[in-house]
Amino acid sequence: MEAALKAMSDPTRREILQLVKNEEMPAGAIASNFPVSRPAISQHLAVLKSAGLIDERRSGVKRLYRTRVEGMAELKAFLEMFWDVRLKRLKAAIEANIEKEESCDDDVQN
Amino acid sequence: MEAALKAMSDPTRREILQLVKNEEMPAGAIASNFPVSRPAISQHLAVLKSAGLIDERRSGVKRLYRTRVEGMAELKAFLEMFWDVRLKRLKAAIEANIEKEESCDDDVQN
DNA sequence: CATATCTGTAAGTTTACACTTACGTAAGTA
DNA sequence: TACTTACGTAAGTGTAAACTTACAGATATG
Repeated sequence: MEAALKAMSDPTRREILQLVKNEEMPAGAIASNFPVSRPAISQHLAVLKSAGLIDERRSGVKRLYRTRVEGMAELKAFLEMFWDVRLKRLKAAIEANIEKEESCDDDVQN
Repeated sequence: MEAALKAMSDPTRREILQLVKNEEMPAGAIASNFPVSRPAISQHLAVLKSAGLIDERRSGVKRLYRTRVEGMAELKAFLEMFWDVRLKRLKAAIEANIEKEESCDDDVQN
């Protein structure tokens, strides 16, 4: 996850991920969408690949890249953990309120 | 999202987020959980706060911190976008298969 | 008021990273 | 074989970031 997070923390790399999320694309075509040099994009692709965020496939002299969702799974799970905490708190708060209402029937405020 | 991602890309900061996800905690107590110096943690807390990932509340001489889930919402949405793409592809593949089966009833391979 | 506690801020250092230009390499083509 | 195409890799540079120690500020306490 460390690697995926660091890879995604760069805006150019996030744009690359979005660019090749639907269709695979050769490195040169990817680079033509950005203001930086082609080697810079090549380096970004290497970072994304080693983080498991893209797949590389060779076709003749070209190298085709495509986003790899599985590389984001761990990060997604990490994030969802925090929402779980929130849900549990909400549940506990509701249950506490029910108990309050069972014991005495005042308190209709939000 | 840029700030949230950069903030979360540091392992110490991710641990802080997990540490205070359930309960608020004073800066010193947070720092005592890590091998680095207290000022280092103070700096990490500042990064997390400016990224919107924690809330700060002052109580006397102490400052209490707690994880703020809303700061992760944009990143979560960004990630989910990629799964949406996948679902759409799956849906398209299934529909294409149905059409194929309608026209001719061979091809039962996966 | 003097002092201890809890914490952020300043200054300086080392390491990591994004970028550039120049070069190397493997697959097609005349 | 010589040349072009489509790349990655090496080397060097400037900037950002994470850490340290030293110091400053605000709140409680005697």
